[in-house]
Parts: sequence; structure tokens; C-alpha cells
Amino acid sequence: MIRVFIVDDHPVVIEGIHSLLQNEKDIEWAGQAMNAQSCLGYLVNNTADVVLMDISMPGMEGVELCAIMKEKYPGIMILGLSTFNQGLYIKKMMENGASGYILKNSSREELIEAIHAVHSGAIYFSGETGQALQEYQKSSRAELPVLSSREKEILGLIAEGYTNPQIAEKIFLSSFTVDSHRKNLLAKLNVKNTASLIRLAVEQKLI
Amino acid sequence: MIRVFIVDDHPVVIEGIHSLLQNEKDIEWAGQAMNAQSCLGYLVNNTADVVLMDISMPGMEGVELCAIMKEKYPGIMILGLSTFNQGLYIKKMMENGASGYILKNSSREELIEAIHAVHSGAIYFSGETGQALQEYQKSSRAELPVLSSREKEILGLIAEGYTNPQIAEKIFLSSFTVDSHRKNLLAKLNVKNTASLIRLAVEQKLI
DNA sequence: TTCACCCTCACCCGAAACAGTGATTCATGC
DNA sequence: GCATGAATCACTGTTTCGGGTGAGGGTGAA
Repeated sequence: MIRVFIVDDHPVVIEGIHSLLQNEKDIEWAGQAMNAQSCLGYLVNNTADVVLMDISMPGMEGVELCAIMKEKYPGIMILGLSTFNQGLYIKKMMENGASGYILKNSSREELIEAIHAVHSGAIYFSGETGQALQEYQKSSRAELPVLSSREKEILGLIAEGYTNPQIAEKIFLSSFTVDSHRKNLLAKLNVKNTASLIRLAVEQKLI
Repeated sequence: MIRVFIVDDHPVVIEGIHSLLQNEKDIEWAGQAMNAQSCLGYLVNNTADVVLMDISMPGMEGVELCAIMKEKYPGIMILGLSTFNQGLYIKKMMENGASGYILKNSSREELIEAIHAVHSGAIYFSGETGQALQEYQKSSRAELPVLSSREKEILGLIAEGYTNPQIAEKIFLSSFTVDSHRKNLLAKLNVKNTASLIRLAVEQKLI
């Protein structure tokens, strides 16, 4: 028996989901809340197996609530719920411990499949949201110039906090040479100092 | 009809999966390959809907093959397959376009559910691998000291490539003050220069 | 009301980074 | 065989960073 709780500020959505799950044998309606506070209040004395959670709520963000709940009750699985299909939000929810994500206009079958998957510890993103997430990951990758192996090596060492003289000593080069490579990195990646260089490198997973 | 192709360097695994899928009505066995090259060769003249892919293969890494395939044939869905349960690899596969992940000792039901989910565009990570992924994400977060709002603001501006004088001008402060905050950031986060500061900040999602 | 902490500003100084320019060697491919 | 680019080294500046130190005002909590 899977106890399902729902947090959403739209009564219509709560009703809709409730009626969709009503005749499901292994799903039990644990309760509902219309904001983050009452959700957390409910969980003080009660519990649930799966929480359906809207990401866009007044006051506390769904993303925040997600993080708090996972901190306090790691055993409760969270299934994101949204009308919109924003890759960024979906990614953030996942990074904060959500186990899945579906759209509010999902079919009954999809909803139930997602609840089961999430309850079993799996991660499930429905077709539309899964594609949005992958699209988002793809689009956030820029077109990058090719770095030589030496440049990549030195980039890695810079990111680890070594200075030019330290790098020079470490890989047996002149400090001038390291400096040259460093300047080439700045030029190739079109950034103007170490801060933006490292930021770009980490975000684009160059290191 | 879902055409399923498999890439794995272990014949036993190929046979096992083949027999598991044999009697499935809506699944068609498209073919098999034992390394990345022959997989790519097959796809020149043929196609598939879902590719089951081992992540640990001799020669080319599964992660690499995944990226190449998604680049060339974005419509083919990739389902990772592994004996081990390494959060890091699972994350990398996903970042490179895989739609799901299961362990080789999964049940027949789980395998088929995963193939269906992935084929519909969804993202599916089986119970064990999903938990490994979430554990990995959790464990890679360090215990961080609390940064004041001013510090966070300045950290963000440093990451955008502004120098102390530029930041000072931008937020109407003395350059000395900005420098003080900057030094406090280095001290609090226990790093010794801008490079490691920004790396930490990006990796821990402080900005 | 202390105490802690944030925010602000200030100065000194050495080290590191950044800009510009130019050079040689070596391998690779056209 | 010649162009291209990677990799190496060199020198000269200017700017920025980072370490150390200190100080004054504000706020909020114990």
C-alpha cells in the first residue's frame, strides 16, 4: 500500500489527482496540503511514502521544500508536478532530491506508473519532462574551441589552485611557458581572467 | 514494435538479455555488438529505437560512445547497463544523453519497464541505480560555512569576471571593502586563490 | 549590556596574473 | 617541402590579487 500525499496550491489539481487515484488498489490517499508549511506540519505527526509536489507555490518554492523534506525525511519519495516544462526547474528539483517529475496533464496510467517507479526507489521523468531535461542539458553546452592536451593539463592544475610557478615546478616547465599556455587559454576561451576561466571550465565540464 | 540493440563485451549478458526479451510481443531484436566500433558500423546502414549499452567496455568507454551516438542519432534512446552501481558513472552517462540506467541483474519486468519508459522519451533509473545517483549527489556536497549575503553577491560578481575595482564601482563600495569580502571568502571557504574559490563555488552550486 | 558578526574603509607590500611581443623546435599534414 | 600549429622559453611592463593588520558603526542575540 503506497501512501500518497499531495502539495499543491490549486484545489482543482488536488481534486483531479485524488479522483484519478481513487480506485487504485495499492494506493492510499494520505492527505493534502496547499502550501509548504502545512505540508511540513502534517509530517510531524504523520507520514507518507510518496509526495506529489507542485514546484510553483506561493511563499516557499517547491525546490526549497523538496530539499527540506529530503533532509528531514529521506525515506519519503518526492514526485515533482508542474504545468510547465522548464528544464532548469526540473534539474534543480532533481538536484535537491526529487525522484521524478511529471506534468499535471499526464494520463492516469503515466501518473500511476510514476508513483510506482518512484516508490520502488527508481527515478522517473515522464516523456515530456525527460526530453526537456535532456534538451536543457544539451543547450547549456556552448560551442567550445579545441584545447591542446597541454592546455587541458594546465587548466586542470589552475583549477586545483596551483600558481604558475607551482605548475612549472610540478610538470618541469619554465614558468614563462606555463604563463604562455595560460594566456592561450584565456584567448581561446574568450575570457579575461582566472575567475571566468575556471567558471567556464567547470560549467562546461572541461575539468 | 520497439527495435532493441545491445552493446556489451560479455556474450553471456547478450544471450541473457536476448532470451529475456524473446517472447515479448512489442519488442524486436535489432542486433548486437561487442564493441563501440561495430555498434557504430551497424548503425550506418541500420537503425534501432533503444540501445542497451554497457558502460565498461574495452577500448572506447561507454560514456564516449553514448555521446557520439546521441550526436549522430539523437532519436535513438540509450539505456545504460552495468554490473556495478557507481554513482559517478551513472551521472556521466546521463549528462551524455542516456535516458536511463539499470543493473544487469535486473528482473525481466524491470528490464521491460525500463525499455518502454525510455522508448516513450521518459527517463528511467531503476531502484538501485536511482538511489546510487541520489547518494552520489548528496555525498558530493561538502559541509559549507555560511556566507553572508554581501559575500554571496560579491562571489557571484567575481565569478562573472569582474575585478575588485569593477565590483566596487558596480555596487557603490570602496575597492578596499570588496577586497575585504574577497579575503573573507577565501578564508571561510578555506581556499587560497580565485581559481579554487570559483571552482568550489560552481561545484557546490553557490552561484 | 556585552559579545559576536557583518559591513564598511584603509594602508603596506610582495607575489601573481595579465598584456604585448617575439623567438625556436618539432611534428603533422597537405 | 612548406605551412600550420603545438610546445617551449624569454623579457618588460602594469594591474590585480592576497596576507596582514586595524578600526569604526550597526544589528541582533545571549
